Amino acid sequence: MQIKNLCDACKMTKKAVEYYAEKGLIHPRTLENGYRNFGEEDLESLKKIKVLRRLGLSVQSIKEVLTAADEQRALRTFLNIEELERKIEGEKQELLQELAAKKDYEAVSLRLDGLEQKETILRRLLNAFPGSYGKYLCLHFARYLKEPIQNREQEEAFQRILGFLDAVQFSLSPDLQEYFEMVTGNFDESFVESLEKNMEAAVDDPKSYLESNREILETYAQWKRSEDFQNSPAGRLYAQLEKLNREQGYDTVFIPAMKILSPSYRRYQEELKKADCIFRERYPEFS
Amino acid sequence: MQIKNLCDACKMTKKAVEYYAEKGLIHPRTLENGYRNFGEEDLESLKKIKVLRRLGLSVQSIKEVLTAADEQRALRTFLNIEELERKIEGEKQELLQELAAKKDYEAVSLRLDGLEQKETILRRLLNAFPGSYGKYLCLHFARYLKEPIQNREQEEAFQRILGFLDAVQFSLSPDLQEYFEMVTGNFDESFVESLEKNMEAAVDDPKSYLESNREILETYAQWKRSEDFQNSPAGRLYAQLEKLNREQGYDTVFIPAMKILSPSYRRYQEELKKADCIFRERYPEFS
DNA sequence: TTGCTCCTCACGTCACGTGAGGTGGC
DNA sequence: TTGCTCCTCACGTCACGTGAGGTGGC
Repeated sequence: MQIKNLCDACKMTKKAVEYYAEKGLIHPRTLENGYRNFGEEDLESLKKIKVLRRLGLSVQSIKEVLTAADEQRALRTFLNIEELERKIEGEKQELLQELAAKKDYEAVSLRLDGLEQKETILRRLLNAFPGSYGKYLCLHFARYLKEPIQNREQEEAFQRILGFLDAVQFSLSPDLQEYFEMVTGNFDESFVESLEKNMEAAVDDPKSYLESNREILETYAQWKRSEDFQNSPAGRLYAQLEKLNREQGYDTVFIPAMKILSPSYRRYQEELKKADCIFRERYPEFS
Repeated sequence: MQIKNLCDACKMTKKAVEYYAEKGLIHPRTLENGYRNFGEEDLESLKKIKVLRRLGLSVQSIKEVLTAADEQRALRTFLNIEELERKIEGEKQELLQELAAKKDYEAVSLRLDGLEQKETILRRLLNAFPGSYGKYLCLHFARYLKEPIQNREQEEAFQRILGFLDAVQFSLSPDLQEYFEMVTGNFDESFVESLEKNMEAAVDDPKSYLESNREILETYAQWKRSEDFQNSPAGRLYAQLEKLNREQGYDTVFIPAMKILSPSYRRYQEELKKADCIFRERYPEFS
């Protein structure tokens, strides 16, 4: 197929097609006379490219989607990034509204500092932990990232966080990766919200949480003790995640820096620790 | 003030400052040695520019805000545009979600057609009718702009709509303009929603609407008949808007084309007309 | 003279649009 | 030969970043 026919078929300009070819999204053969010859697979690619471009993905992102082993998963990864961007834009819009109402540029500027700091961290989180796990981490940490940096110590903690996130190599064995995606794949926002609420309740008042959820916790504890668990995908995933946390500095760099950067996160961690002690007293096998 | 001091004071790079000077957002004097001399007013401008850029406004938009007679109003205008963009992006994100779930590129492509058509019309609506009136019109018409174009007739109607919106000169006398902004300035989304709901109820079942709102309608009708109304800003505004509608083709071009483009809008207009007849029977002075 | 600041080009980015100038195919 | 299609530059967009190369001020 020559370029004109192709352009008619996918409703694109020659220049756009040439651009995608140059960037390696499609692969026409070149004939002896210099003419390009496009195949059916190029047409199919272009149809997808057009939809994805109209949905706002960059050409580079589209290339990654098209060449990904699992197209769906790649799409979800970019979906997560776009979702984050949209949320940030929503907050920016609120600030613009405030500005239009009160004209206080300085107050808005301070809030923008906090917002941009949050954005950089969450963006790198998504980058470091692609897929649904990153999304979960974003939703978890977002609430503790509203305060702008106030002093040098926080600034340094912020830099350590970025350094950590740029360096992490989050890799699971392929089978566990698939299992992990399956489990976290249907995490939507409201579900994570309810998880967090649940966790909050447990942390706030661990004793009564233990009481009211005794049965389910007993069952879970029993399962975790069992050999079945150790050999199950869940058990192996748990072990690998713990290992990653220890080896890559999640526990030794990221969390301590977060506690310095965000006072509210420090409070949360302290409560968590207290709750954890009470919890371990009852279920020592969780340690 | 020389450029280095200025950059330190507003935390920008030299290049950014030079760019804004080139685009005419700030106005340094040039000394004999070729050095630029910046004043306090340039610093103030740059602080605003920085906040507005971080909030996502283009340099051109910022220039318009800074040179506008009424800064707040200019800000609100751009706020409306950004709100529209965000809503569209939200819908695009839903489509991306659908794509990630079902991978049906063709279905998504069709829905994108409808979405993009809606976007072009609403964008030009905001352009043609800046400020809160445009926002109201957007919220009003958005619901009737979901269906993609199916035939040549609709395509032509679509083009007539764009032609109309690009050509309208929406101008009120300055005092009425101010009055209009005051009245519509606090139109937020939920308020317009309730207006639309109210209107829908009236159109759906005009008789019982007339019954249950008799008192308020009587008072309103009485006021509209009075000389007070003719001379009030409200009365003069009403007259000017009607004149604009007649003279600029709102009634003769835009509305008829909308009825062709959107079947749901045609149905709405038909219901409206029926309701209007019943209404006029009771209150002939409204004609 | 040295080190610092200032200036004006000029090129790169991203995803193409819009020609210009030249060639192949029928 | 004519009209159509194809090709490859090259420049423009937007909001700057990143030098390069040259000059002013102290």
